Amino acid sequence: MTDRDRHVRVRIAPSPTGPPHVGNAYIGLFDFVFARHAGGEFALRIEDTDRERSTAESEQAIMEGFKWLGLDWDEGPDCGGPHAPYRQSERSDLYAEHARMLLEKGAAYRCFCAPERLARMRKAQREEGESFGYDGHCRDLGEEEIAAKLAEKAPFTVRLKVPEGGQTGFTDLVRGDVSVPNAEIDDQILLKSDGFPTYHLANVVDDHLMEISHVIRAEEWISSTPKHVLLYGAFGWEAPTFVHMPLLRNKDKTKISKRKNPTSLLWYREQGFLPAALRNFLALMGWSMGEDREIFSTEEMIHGFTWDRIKTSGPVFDMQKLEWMNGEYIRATPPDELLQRILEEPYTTRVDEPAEKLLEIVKLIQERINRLADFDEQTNFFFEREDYDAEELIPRKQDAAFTRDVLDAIGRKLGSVEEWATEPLELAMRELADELDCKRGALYMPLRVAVTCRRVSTPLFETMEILGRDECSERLGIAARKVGALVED
RNA sequence: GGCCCCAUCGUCCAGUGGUCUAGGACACCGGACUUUCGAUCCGGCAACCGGGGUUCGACUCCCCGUGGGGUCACCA
Repeated sequence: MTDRDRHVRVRIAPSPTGPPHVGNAYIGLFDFVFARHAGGEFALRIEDTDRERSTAESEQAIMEGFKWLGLDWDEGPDCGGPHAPYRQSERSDLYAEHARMLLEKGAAYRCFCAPERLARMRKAQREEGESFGYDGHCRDLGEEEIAAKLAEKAPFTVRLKVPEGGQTGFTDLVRGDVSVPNAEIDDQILLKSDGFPTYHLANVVDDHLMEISHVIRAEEWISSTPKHVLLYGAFGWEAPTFVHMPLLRNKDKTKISKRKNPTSLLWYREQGFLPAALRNFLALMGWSMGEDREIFSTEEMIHGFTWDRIKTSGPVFDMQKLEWMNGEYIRATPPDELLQRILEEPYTTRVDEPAEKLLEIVKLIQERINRLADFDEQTNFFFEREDYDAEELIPRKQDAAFTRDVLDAIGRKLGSVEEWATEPLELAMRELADELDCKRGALYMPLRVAVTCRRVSTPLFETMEILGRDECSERLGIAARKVGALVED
């Protein structure tokens, strides 16, 4: 590459028109990793040139989302930097000035066409089956004509004057040479009639002024890159290196969308995906370590990062695999740290419970949840008695009378347990099974349901220890009455 | 439709001309362990889009087709 020695500076440039998008985070991860790998800088630039749709809340959410994911930027609207401001709405003069430069050089021209005319033009093109694009109506207006329009304060846009013939191309770092006939490139609007720039102008101007060395962005931008190349050329600037990452896909292979997939970073946080797990998963969607390793830290990725391990085909975002991976991370987290995370967000409503009790519960639940948000649902019975059907108490191939007797026997046996702890409890129940000459399962199921109110729960005796003697015997009493009522019938 | 990008198991990721009867993971299906679920361990299922080249030899290189995707806004 010609820029081998160039100091690495990358940027993520989200548009604050909605919640932070997972696709943005995906690109941001690669920006972050590459910058760290190369000892360069990573900037966050807010592209709020769409005045209709940009909101301050969205900008805030984007920063929160990125921060949560752990993608720390070195320069941005919140922390400033050598090329501030990092919000495009605050750089309007710059763009207008540069548009003027282009006008003077003859690389751009004023277009006075009204939106209605453009709409009509497009409609006609569609009907004729012609190729689309601006028809060049204002491309060669005379000096006087322009002066007259300007005098009457007619609104206008500034368009890029794309050369008639030839080709425009660039070398994508991971895809190689890409080039397009200039005839295919539209005379793109650079400056809107409201005086704000379009993405194309603002992007090129800022990337140059901010000394961005590598433009890492999604594949959907490939088709407009030639326009950008033309712009760099018109300004007499050296273009940055382009890298187009594959697009994240829905199950049907179309580009990921919120209709078919959760795309908000905030959602992933709410669900309790661990940032490290999500980063690992996202990394795997475009990059691999080799050696068939799928679980790796961002730190490891930074160390081993190379562009030639980037994939160019679009990966389907597989939520099941993400869940599995998140589960792996959850299981690998020390229980006290896990509890900390659960309490921080918080993913539980049980924030006022004693920490020691919560920690014991976390140990039991850790290997059976894949999202932190699953915590409450799976541990509810530790905190409140849940209602359940008396039938649930009855083990397979047994009846209510048997169950009532077993429950009574359990109650009595438990009364003789001196130390209310996992080991002694299990020992006692084993003894009881022998005494009653029944299978352990037939004993444990009624006990489990009586104590946890569920057929599926955390390990029985550990759970009983946490619940405590009093609560257990109360619940046993309730269960006995429930099943007793069945016997009466 | 024009242009552009892409093409290995259902999905994710390896494979960079011979070591491929193609490897790992998720999911799925069995089995083991087990007080339920889960976790864990073991095993199974399952792919090089098609056709031409190049070559002693192609999953790997080239071309064409096919398929999928993106893009054609005063949105990014």
